Amino acid sequence: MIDSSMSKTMMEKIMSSNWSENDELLRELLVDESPLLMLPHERVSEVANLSHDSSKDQAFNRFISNIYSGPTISDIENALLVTNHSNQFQQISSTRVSILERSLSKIENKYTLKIKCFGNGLGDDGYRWRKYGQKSIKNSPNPRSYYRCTNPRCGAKKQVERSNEDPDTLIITYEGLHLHFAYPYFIVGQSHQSQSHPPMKKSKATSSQGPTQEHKASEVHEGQNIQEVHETQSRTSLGLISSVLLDRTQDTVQENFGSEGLLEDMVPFMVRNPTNNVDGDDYSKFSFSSHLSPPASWTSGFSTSTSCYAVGLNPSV
DNA sequence: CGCATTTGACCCGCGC
DNA sequence: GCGCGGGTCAAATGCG
Repeated sequence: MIDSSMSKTMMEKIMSSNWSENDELLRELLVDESPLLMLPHERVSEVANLSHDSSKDQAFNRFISNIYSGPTISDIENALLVTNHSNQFQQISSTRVSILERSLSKIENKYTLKIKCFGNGLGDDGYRWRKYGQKSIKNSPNPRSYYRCTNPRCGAKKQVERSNEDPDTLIITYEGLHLHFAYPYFIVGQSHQSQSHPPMKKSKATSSQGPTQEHKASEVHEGQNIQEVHETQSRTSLGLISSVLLDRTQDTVQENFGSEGLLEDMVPFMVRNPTNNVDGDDYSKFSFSSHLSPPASWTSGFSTSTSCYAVGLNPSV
């Protein structure tokens, strides 16, 4: 509600404002504690390096339009199928990826990640979330945890629960305007190579580990170094994003097996096991679905699929 | 001490 | 109108 109105407002502002405002808003979107983005060079240059205002506006509007229209199924599929970024990703190639359904709500987009986590595998998408609630689910011994993006400007939320039928399956639903849902437009399977990098990571990676309790088992934890990047970037112009942010992102790529924050990287994050959990018996497989209908499966002993929705990504607005 | 998490209360929509 | 269940709030608690 707040999410949808906020994002809607932002989109309207973006779409109707002039270039400098666009620049500002996009910069905020990109920088303000948002997941690190790996902007393809051509896209960045398309947006940032055009000399004529009209061209800028055109490129920018196309850019923003893509962002706010949300990922298409093919985007999701492509993102999920990216497996060649690094060694860690190679193990992902053995996972099975499937799109269970392909429909997008007119009002809300819903994205669900289902992760088969054997052993103590946890879903870790590399983002920073704050838990704001937990509820026990009817007909299920497993509680559902509610998380919100720590960025106050970001409307993204997610829910994490363990499948009722299969305790090895984590069901993670993403909701809200977040660059989570823009990544397909920022990245095209491009892995930036970088060598050594400053140890800028101040990870809080173990915030909710140790599934000794029932609800703990369904939690994910995230640790990353957004903060410093955020601070570094907060005063940059759009043009600088392409250079500085990309550089920073490259560092993070190395540290976290991917560009961290982009779907195609996030999914492997979700699938990969924590570092203390990398023996051969632990592996994961996952599926991703988007649903049209409200999450009815949540309310009545859901079986296999749940829904996640992206409030505020209403393409029809 | 500051921040994140926990957890019961509260709100709201929906079905009967 | 009422009860139920999902989602959110916020004070209490825990932890680094």
